[in-house]
Amino acid sequence: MALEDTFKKLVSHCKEYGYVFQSSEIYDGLSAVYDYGQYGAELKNNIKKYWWDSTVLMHDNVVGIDSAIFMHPTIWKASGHVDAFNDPLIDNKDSKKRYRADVLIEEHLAKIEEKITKEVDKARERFGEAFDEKKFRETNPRVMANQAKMDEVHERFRKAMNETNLAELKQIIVDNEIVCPISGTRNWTDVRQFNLMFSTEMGSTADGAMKIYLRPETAQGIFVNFLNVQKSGRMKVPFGIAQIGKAFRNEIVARQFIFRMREFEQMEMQFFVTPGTELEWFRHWKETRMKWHQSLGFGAANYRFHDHEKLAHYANAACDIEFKFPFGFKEVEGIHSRTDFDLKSHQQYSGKKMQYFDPEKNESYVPYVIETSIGVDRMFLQVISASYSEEELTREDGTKDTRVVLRLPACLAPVKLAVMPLVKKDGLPEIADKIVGDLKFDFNCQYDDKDSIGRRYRRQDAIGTPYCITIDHQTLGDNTVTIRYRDSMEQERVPVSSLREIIAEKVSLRSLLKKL
RNA sequence: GCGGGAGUAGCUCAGUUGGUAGAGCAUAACCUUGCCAAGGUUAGGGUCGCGGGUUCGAGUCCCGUCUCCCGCUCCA
Repeated sequence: MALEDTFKKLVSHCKEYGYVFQSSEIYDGLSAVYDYGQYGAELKNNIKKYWWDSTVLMHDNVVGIDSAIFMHPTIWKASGHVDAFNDPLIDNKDSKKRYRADVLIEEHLAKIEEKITKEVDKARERFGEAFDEKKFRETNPRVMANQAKMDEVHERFRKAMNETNLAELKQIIVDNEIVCPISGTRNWTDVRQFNLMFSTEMGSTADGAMKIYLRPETAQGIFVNFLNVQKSGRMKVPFGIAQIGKAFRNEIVARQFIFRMREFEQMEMQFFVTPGTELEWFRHWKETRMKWHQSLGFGAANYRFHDHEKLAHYANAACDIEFKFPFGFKEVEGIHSRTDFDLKSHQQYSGKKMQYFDPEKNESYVPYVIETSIGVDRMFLQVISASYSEEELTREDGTKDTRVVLRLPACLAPVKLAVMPLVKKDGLPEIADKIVGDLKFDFNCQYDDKDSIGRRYRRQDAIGTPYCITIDHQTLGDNTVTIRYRDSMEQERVPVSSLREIIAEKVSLRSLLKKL
């Protein structure tokens, strides 16, 4: 079956069985926003708990916080988001290609500069040792003309960018006859601004409202609390601060179901280290994080590292952990060596020292940071797409049969067990009721007595319930029930009294955490 | 945002040259009664994405709009 078909079926399955719904569906939906349903919410919570426990509980030197979505607007200037997330974009109507207007102009400027350099180089070759570059630049008419043009365009460009004057940016492109590299034409649309940060206003307008942004990443909430946590928690470098929370990005295109959403959730850790040791720690966290993913048992072949060659302005090393989704290998988690960029920048903008006094070195410094940042929703998609399977079975009479089963790791499954009487009489439902009443304090349980037992098993398979407890007539005599396993479909008979202990052992995170 | 495709019941889909909205599965109730879907009887559920137009009459034709899918583009 084609992978795209599998993906379509998966999306349908998520809707049909209460995992993921499109937001505001009865009003035609809202682009790239999704809601988690009754099972989706459970699965998502379980994923978050696994991450939190493995990150915070399992590491003495990592603590967790929960910072607000609203933050002081200057934070986004310090982080670089105000500049980097405000791209003026322009389309060429002939080639249908989209460009950043500022990049087009910068490239044009670079071309003029190249002309000048060529002219200068030629002259240098001609005059040899005696060549006076400064004088040449100041006297050669072609160089002077180009230089003047470049200065003029540069000045206009700088001004337009400062004022975010989009019409002027377009005019610069028109005046300089900048063409599309693909089509070679000058058939441009207007320049439009795509601000990737959502904004809102805080305070009433009468008092002079402040424009604030919905955070586009959770990391800054950790950086601005670096000193608070370090001091109040008596933390010693190296140490980490973890956080799970929502972030918002006004993506130009948001696609592929919950893979890229406008409102999404991140699980992040910023690990603060001594300058100079960051690349060592970068490698350490790369391995640790990969191990975490692979602990779920979806197969090592479905993961790979993707090292970044082009680095972001704050990083000196970066890599992604990619998972093989039905639509190809895509990023699930990013591990970045962010240097001291963020803390230093906040130090500069806030005027507060963001430094750590190292008692061993007897000196203060701005720590370097290794970031591990994973998308909860992408993790959810990883888990559910790795778990979804359509199996072909052969019945006893030799005919074919298929079943859809979510092979979720038991510790992540939304419903841990279903309890069902084999028949709806002879006191079996009452026993089942009693078992549910007892186990529901420990596990998410379901009771079901509708339809044949086989059909009930299939229903549980479809939502990924790992264990089904069946009460039959033998139970009346010896107080034993059967556990039916989702993956093998095999059954085992156990005493009712041992159920809690057996299930607890199977659905605990403990065994996964121990592997890390 | 551009180009292409699509939107009919919870899900998957049919619906002819415009003439009273359908199937399978799913759901609910009752009966049968059981260890791996598809036994019997019955029921609920759709103003055909939304808005407008043409027409005696629109799921079907035209325009607009929203949403989804694929490609381009972007992606800290």
